[in-house]
Amino acid sequence: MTEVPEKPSLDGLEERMAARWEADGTYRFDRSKPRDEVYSIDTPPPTASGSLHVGHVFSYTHTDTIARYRRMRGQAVFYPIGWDDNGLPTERRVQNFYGVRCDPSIPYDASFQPPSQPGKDQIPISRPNFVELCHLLTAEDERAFEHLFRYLGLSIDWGLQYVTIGERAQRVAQRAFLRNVARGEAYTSDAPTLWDVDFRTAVAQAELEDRELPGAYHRIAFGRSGSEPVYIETTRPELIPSCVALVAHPDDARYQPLFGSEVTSPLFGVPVPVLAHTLADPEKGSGIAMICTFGDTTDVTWWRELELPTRTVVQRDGRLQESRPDWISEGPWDELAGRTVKQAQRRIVELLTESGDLVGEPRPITHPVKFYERGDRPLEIVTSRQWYIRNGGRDASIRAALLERGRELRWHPDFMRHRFEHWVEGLNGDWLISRQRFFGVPIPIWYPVGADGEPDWQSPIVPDEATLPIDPSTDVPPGYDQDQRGKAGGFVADPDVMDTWATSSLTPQIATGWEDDPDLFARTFPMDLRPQGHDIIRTWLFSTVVRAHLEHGSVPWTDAALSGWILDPDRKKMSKSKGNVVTPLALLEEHGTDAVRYWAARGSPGTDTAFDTGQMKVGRRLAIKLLNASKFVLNLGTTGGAVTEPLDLAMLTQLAGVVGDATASFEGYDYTRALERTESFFWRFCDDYVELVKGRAYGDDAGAESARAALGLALSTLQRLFAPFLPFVTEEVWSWWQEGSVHRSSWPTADELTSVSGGAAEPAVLDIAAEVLGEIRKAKTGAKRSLRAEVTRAEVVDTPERLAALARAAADVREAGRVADLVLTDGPAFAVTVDLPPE
RNA sequence: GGGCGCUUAGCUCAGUUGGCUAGAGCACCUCCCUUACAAGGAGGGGGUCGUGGGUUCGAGUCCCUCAGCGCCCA
Repeated sequence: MTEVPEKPSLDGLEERMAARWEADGTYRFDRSKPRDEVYSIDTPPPTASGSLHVGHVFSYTHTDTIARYRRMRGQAVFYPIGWDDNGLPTERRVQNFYGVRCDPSIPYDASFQPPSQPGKDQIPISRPNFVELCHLLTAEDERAFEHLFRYLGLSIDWGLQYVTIGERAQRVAQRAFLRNVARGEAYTSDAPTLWDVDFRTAVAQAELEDRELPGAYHRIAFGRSGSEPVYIETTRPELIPSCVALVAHPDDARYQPLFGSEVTSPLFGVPVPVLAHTLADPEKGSGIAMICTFGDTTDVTWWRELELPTRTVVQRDGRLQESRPDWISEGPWDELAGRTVKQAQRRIVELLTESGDLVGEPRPITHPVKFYERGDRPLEIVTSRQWYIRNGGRDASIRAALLERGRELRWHPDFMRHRFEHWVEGLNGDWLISRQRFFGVPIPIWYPVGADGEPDWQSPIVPDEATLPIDPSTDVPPGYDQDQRGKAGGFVADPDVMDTWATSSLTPQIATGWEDDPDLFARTFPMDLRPQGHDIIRTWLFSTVVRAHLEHGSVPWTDAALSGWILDPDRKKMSKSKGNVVTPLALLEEHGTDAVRYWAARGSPGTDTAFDTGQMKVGRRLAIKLLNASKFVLNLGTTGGAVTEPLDLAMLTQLAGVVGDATASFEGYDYTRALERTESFFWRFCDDYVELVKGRAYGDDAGAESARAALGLALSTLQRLFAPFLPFVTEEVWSWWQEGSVHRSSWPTADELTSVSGGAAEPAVLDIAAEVLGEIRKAKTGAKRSLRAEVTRAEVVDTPERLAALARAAADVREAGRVADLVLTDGPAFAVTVDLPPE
């Protein structure tokens, strides 16, 4: 059945093989296998509204090499894919793409059509219309993603797709949440919360980042009756109206006389106490600070521990409230009302200057300010009712248990476990999961409304699990009627959705059919591998561990493989904002998928890797070499005779060592090493072994048969060793002489290579023969002769042991080097003298 | 400020328990159309292994110091 093309080529392999794999179901999960024969992978669902970039190609290729290795080892590989379409990134993309914004107060318009081009002003549309557009656009994006991933040759089972906004994901997210509620692991609290004033939603600790911003210390006087004023320094003078106290360190002698006394705020004359607390830093500013509700997280701590009143002036839209606060009876409130925080600051500084309460010029500084990682303005702190899940942030026993789960995991590379441990140890609150947004999984909760018309937030009404997923804004709680919605004695829906991470923290449960498909779940959970980027250890990895721990009392998977970044040639992370991203599909088309995968696989686990088209060219050459080497071996014929020649046995023994090494490397998730060992053997195989046996293999005696049998064994082995890395070209060359897919063939073993030798092989035969051939080539090149030039006499000086090994391959060396007379002479050091005839 | 990682040839990187003159590929130079492959092959030049110290018979490898770069967290 050998059918070797006249002119082998890589062109068009991607489409041809992808179609074949799809038609043959090559990567379909065999769900008849028991758990211990299954390898299940918790594939990262890419953000559907984002764009795929080279980093995806890089890290998804890593996972795919592992998946292919496991499949060839005979495991049933459970390799699903999801699309993360739920959440804020999608909302933002829809807003920009169509030029709309969601206004929940507008009724649904069934005839609404989005404009073909976004207009100058965003069109307000109803929530259901908005959600429809989210579904529409993400479905489109997901098709493009699937095309790229198929072109990349990922051996995903495309029948196992899910979306995080899909019905099943919603059911899982709501069910897991309700069970957290039932066990007391989820709760509501009306508390100060970090708040993004543009997105108008609460955000969680894991989504924060510090940014260095310019600011200024303003030295401001607080009045004291009958004495000198007290001077505080603040970067936020606009919060003077919400000041509730001044605070200094208890040991600070400068302010000890003031503790317990009252001062009055400038401009507004509001009396506030002077208090002591150890968090006040005597070194900072004047050593005494004003506490506002709330300027930063320290204010929250002071407010809680010193039991201070709440005087909020900043609203959820980032503006100061219009009406004069009831604790302010005098002063220029109208000058500040309705202004943004920034505008208010500018105005109040003018007012303080006029009144003489601002001392000197503001002193410019640079300081870290907390931002939502996707946000554009500093976070404010507002008090609001939110849902939380206990994650160890305020509970030592949960924290200890989660640290223990982290230790159960095998991390690749191992040092990544520190990121997890430090994050858990640094948590300062529970996980805030409610978001005041539109495109997400609804919090499946209602609240009873009392006779006074006020909702009872402490007595949430939960749906029956069998009815999930539900939307409390349209579904009705058990025992109520639709017309009781919002009425006294009736009910109200929780208006919020869950944070994206609250759903994506359940990807193992979503993918493995938790509760919906107990049979599948039993065969695939806990999963084997979580591959992901190291930047989301604190979010995705950690939150997934939390959910599995709370629901199942186990880790969600046994191994976590963290991939690194792609760096541009300036060693900077490649990113869209820097304008240095490369379109992945164009890259695959230009260099060929196998070539790009080769480059990706050269990036070892967890290591940042430079974007390097040079490596892709190397990969392409490797693929072409494999085409040609396969063609050569197969055209000789592979009749499976006995391997008898010492040189052939030596080569097979060395290859057996490579197989052992590659296998051990893959077992340790070190695909890079497996590739490197295979590749370096392959080039030696082509350059030395094939050249040495070529002449003999053309014959028809036992020596020729030995060569052809060894070449066939080696070729089969090499094609399979390369298969996880170069799936397209290996499938092509495998198809020339084998039945079925190489990706369904068995991973090579050392035994299948060494069993032909009867244990009698001498690996040194190949080494010395190759060395001598190398010296002969060097002599010819040095003399500027063709490698085909005849050698009249070559003398090899070496130890008797090495010469004995060489003697076993002497005929092959003579033929490959075109040596008329090969002389072996005992001597202390290796040396080869080559006599060329005169030109 | 705390933590983690990196620093080996011009570039990208190997170098797994410390052990023979430190390796590969790319790039560069020279040569060779050789019937698998010129989208190839053969050969060559090029490195005081970031700094300083220590342990050892012996250190790219282990320990300490410092520096630079990157990331994470305050």
